[in-house]
Amino acid sequence: MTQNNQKEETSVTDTPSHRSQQAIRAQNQALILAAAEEEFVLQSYRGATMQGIADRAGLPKANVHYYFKNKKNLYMAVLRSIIQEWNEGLVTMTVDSDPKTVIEKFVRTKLHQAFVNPSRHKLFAIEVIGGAPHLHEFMSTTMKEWVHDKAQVMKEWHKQGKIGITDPLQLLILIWATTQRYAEFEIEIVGLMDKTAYDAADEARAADFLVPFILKGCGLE
Amino acid sequence: MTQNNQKEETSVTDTPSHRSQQAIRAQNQALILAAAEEEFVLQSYRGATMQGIADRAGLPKANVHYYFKNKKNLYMAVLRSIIQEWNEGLVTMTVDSDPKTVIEKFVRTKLHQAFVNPSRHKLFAIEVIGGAPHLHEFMSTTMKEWVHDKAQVMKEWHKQGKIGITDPLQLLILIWATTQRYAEFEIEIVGLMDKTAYDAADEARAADFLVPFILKGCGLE
DNA sequence: CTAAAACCTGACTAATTGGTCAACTGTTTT
DNA sequence: AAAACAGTTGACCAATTAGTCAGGTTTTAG
Repeated sequence: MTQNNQKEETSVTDTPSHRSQQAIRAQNQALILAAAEEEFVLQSYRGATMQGIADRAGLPKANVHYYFKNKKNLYMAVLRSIIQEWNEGLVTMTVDSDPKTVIEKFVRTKLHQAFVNPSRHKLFAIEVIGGAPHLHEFMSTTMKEWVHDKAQVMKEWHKQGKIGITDPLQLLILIWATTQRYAEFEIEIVGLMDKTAYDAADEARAADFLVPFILKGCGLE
Repeated sequence: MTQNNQKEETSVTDTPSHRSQQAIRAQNQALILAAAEEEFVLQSYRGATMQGIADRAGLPKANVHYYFKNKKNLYMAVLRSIIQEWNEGLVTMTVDSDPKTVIEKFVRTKLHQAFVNPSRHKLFAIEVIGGAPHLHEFMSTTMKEWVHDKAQVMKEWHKQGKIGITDPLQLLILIWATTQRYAEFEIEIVGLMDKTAYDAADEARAADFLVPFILKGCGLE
């Protein structure tokens, strides 16, 4: 296909003839970010084209450049929105919390995020697998602090005999791995289930398996 | 950089003045495959350039095209070598096997592969996350048969009260997720450990955590 | 109502890159 | 030894694509 810019289907939400500039900005930016998220997951950074993102958003390419200076800029914006969600999924965990409750909540929250927004988890995974060139700062600050903090709490739990885990980092890795897997490897898992997409019960099925499994592993059941 | 082709460092193994053509073929193909594996992991399919692969292999670009018709061809060759390793990591598992022994062996094997050859696991993951466009056949034949076969065995184990798992697919997903994670998220994990690379003890540390955890989860300890 | 500001977009450009090819060197076969 | 074959390579080309820009339209502020 050539580089000609054109919108095909006008837009998802039928737009009124008058729109405030603020509304226009917000809507278009959201539209572009969503389109970019999909495109970057499917094609990876270099494979994704600005034209492809524009098509997906139903806007001309030049308009995408109007809102986001360049490709890297757009990519970073997508990553930022992912990090924001990551921060929202945090659980309050102190020495006085009940380990069983906290861990179960954490697993369920992460699992739910994975099923609700698989694209973001895929993109995050691709970025990390490729060496996390754009996430170094996040991982060596926010994330590391969070992990060290929670590890401290879990070590205290262990000292008090509340939990059978001596290496908290390994547990966190396991929980992330098992929950996010359902998003990242969606295609594989769905294929092995002889389906084409998750159905409503799949998140529950995963939770029913994972939660007791992990609690048992922690010596909590 | 321009597209000029040139080799910089001659080659890793000092080559004798005479080399049989068979040896040349084997060595160069291996060199290119290894280079391609790295490049595809780091840059993803579209981001990897034939020039980049050539540079990494210490060969001129045209020589890469001499051995592999085109980029897709080379990519598929890399994927084939990955699938081969996957098949080698299989464990014999029959109704009469001892669940504890088999599962422990399986976890340790997969974990070892992850630590020994992280690049391959990363590339496989990127392919699956991106929709597995080049792995459909493998996943809907070889892999699916293997999974259904093992699931059957595990269901029988459960019927005989040997194992506390009712949904074998979920267990397989968990084992793959937890073992492969150490390869795929190497950068993240290593960073959280305040290192720049895994050291000799890390595989053992992961195994010491994972094996009992998973056996407990299966009601086997 | 009007000027400024924000938004929109088709057409263009420069740079990158997969792939080809013809001429070359080294190896194998007869 | 010499023809046939395999491997090597610099130079080139066509296609793709990120990014620019000038001139347009719509919204907002005064």
